[in-house]
Amino acid sequence: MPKMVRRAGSDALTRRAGHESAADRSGSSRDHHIGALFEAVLTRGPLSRRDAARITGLSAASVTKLVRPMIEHGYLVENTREAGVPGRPQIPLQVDAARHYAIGIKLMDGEIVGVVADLHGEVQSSHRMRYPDTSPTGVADAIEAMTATLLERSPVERERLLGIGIGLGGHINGAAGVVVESPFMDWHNVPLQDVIAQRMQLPVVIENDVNTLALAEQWFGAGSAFNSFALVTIGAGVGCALVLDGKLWRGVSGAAGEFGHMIVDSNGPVCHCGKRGCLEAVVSDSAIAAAMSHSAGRKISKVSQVVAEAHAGDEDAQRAFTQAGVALGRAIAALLNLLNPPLLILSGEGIAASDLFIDALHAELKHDSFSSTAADCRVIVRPLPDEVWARGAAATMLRHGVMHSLSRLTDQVSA
Amino acid sequence: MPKMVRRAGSDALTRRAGHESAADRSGSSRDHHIGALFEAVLTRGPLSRRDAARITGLSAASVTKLVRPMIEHGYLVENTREAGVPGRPQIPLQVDAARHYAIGIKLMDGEIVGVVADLHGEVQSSHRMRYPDTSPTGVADAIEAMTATLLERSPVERERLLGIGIGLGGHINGAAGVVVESPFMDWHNVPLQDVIAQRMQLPVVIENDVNTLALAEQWFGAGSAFNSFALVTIGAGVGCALVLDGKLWRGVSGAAGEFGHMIVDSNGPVCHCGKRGCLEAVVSDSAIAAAMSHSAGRKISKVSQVVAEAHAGDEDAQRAFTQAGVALGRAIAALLNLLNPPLLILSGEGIAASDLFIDALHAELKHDSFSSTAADCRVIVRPLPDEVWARGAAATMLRHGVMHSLSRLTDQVSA
DNA sequence: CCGGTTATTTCACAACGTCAACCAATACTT
DNA sequence: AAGTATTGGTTGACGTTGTGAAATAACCGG
Repeated sequence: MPKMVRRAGSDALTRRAGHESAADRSGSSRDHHIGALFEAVLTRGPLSRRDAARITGLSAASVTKLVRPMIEHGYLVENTREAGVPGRPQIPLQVDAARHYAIGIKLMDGEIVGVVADLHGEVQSSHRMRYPDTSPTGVADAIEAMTATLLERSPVERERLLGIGIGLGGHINGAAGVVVESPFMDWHNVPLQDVIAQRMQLPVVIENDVNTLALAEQWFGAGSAFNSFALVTIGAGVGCALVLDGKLWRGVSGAAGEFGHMIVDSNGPVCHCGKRGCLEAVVSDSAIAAAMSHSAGRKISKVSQVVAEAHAGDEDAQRAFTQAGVALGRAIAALLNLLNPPLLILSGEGIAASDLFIDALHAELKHDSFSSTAADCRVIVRPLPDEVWARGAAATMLRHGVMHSLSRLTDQVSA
Repeated sequence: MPKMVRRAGSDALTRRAGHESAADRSGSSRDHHIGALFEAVLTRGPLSRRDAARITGLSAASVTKLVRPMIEHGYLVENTREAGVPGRPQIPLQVDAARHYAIGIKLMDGEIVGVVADLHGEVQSSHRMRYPDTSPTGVADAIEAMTATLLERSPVERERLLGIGIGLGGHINGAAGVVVESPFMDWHNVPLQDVIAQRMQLPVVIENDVNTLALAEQWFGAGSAFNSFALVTIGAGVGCALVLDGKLWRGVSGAAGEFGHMIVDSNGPVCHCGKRGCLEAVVSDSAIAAAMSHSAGRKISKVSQVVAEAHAGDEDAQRAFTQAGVALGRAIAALLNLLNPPLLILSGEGIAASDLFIDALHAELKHDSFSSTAADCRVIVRPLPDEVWARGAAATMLRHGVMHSLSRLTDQVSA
């Protein structure tokens, strides 16, 4: 009997937990290089083949070979060459922005914002609408109407439409296409990706809204110059996304980036999550309004009013923001100390009033940071126009779709 | 004039900040495969070629080809085959543990611990000594003496000695070999790696001590089954290391993993760093002793005494530990919420008394965690025998050395 | 038009992993 | 004892992919 034991585990060889072993790495190294090349041309402006080679580390010969099919398939276009120095002039390569579009949708409580964006992240049209029914089918209805309106306003051939990207708050498992937990919608394990894809007959990707912002930032924003960065958003809530080593970090179950419920003040106000002194309970819009209501002794319900009074010189209002800045600085210091990223992007609706708390934030950040973590991290404040959330969702779809179709490129095309 | 502008940036093409572009990726994909193969055989016990192929995702043919030079150079050995089922029996492959050794040294305030470890992480000999002079040359003297003693007690041919790994607390830039900040030693930007390498005429790697533990855990411990994990140590201080996607995460400047000074209680005790309510000011050995001193109203200077009294039923002592458990749970919840890792390893000297606080820790962890982050994370408590720190340092050197020499393997050897 | 200079392309080649066929070593069957 | 089934390991031709060196292209300045 013991004889039979020996090979017991042989057929149950499990891959490392959470690891895509080399076997399921569908793309060979070529796909990786094509992707890198595309990203280089996209994010670093028009680029000659030679410069693209320098950036990606490939040889010039390889770049020539890889670029050919990308041009034939219309992903890249050659710009007109422009001389001016001795030697053969470079041929600037550019991404053909009009080649692919995606719809991006930001899902909120009773409202959705949608955009059509091209491959440069430029918004072609945008629309905003309310919807009554927050059930999955209600959302599907809304998305269908939204899509129709968007495509009407900015006609895009179906062929050029890569799909729909959807961003929403909560715990989203983007890889599985499932909304694991959505507090606003009160959803649990809703396979939203399939629901919408079936209805719209288009590719769909879903992702946590802050993650979509991070992906957009990586392709079209400040993140393109850095390999890793953290993104923190402030507004109705507090969000965080991490790009580590060029990849969006999702964690085992896609829940990474939860930042708003870090406890920053153990006897602070009670948070809606039930705990006391969460970051979100101190710095969110409603928290700031509540803080001022409390100290000023009168009811104030909107942040905008606090902002106005702070700018007008009201000390209670200013203090409300300062306290929020300190709390935020403390939490961000914890983040920087833990991960030591080279870049932090501050965004979200709440950042519009950054002048009221950024000094307090920086002071606290400096005070709480260990060694050089704060000094080594560049901090960028990025105002967030309203539709940018939706653009982020579009970017997510664009990346997914383009990378997918690029990897299916062959060069035996010129027939 | 505008004509000249065009190529301005061409020669100053900078690679992405903090990014090793494909160009300086010295190893081709083959090196990567060899490394993966070696790791698979090392961490997953004796393995047949076929099973190794399944784990790494390579074809059986490739494994045969890659394994050959590894055997010829003595990195792997074939075990005696053992039958029992129909079919040709597997030939178990094993890492030849006796092929390579490394010295590992854990540097503390006035004391160093050193070990000799083989490729399986088995400690061959260990030694502990005090040293008076904490200047770099003083440390070099101590390391020289330590090395002599260790090699005397466990004779290892110079050929088989890969080098010396050194672990110490503080902000260490392992890639550069520089101690950026060491509070205990009061060092700033000391190029310790070079200093010791010159003196000992051996390869030397230095790394933050918690990071060395993480690397050891990844090769020889629980981390081998996971692709990502967090390691938290408790003892004289609180440390943290992160392995993300198979790689030790160091951050831009090597300072990542600072965890002890996260503020968990804004009106907690003052920390030695000057802030109030740092995690370390609540859960470190001295903090626990201080907490009990305070509540019991008598001077207690050693944790061991608090442990004894807690076990004897003293409520003050028990409360001191419970409070520490809550604080730790809160901080770890922040960590899990942010990164959502599949595994957390709790270690450090302080973990010996884990029975006194682990329940409080888990309760707080569950309470503070968002969505499924705590449920999705396996928590392992790992007692830390004293020399394990030094073993970690040895592991760091082993990994570095072996991976380096493996990548230089060719298969045209059988001459 | 002639070098001089730099960008791009061509092409033979080398490195590497894989497929499919083949060989090896065992258990089981008759 | 010989044959069959079964599984592991090896071999060699082959396709893919990236590269170096040489060739070619496209501009300058004279």
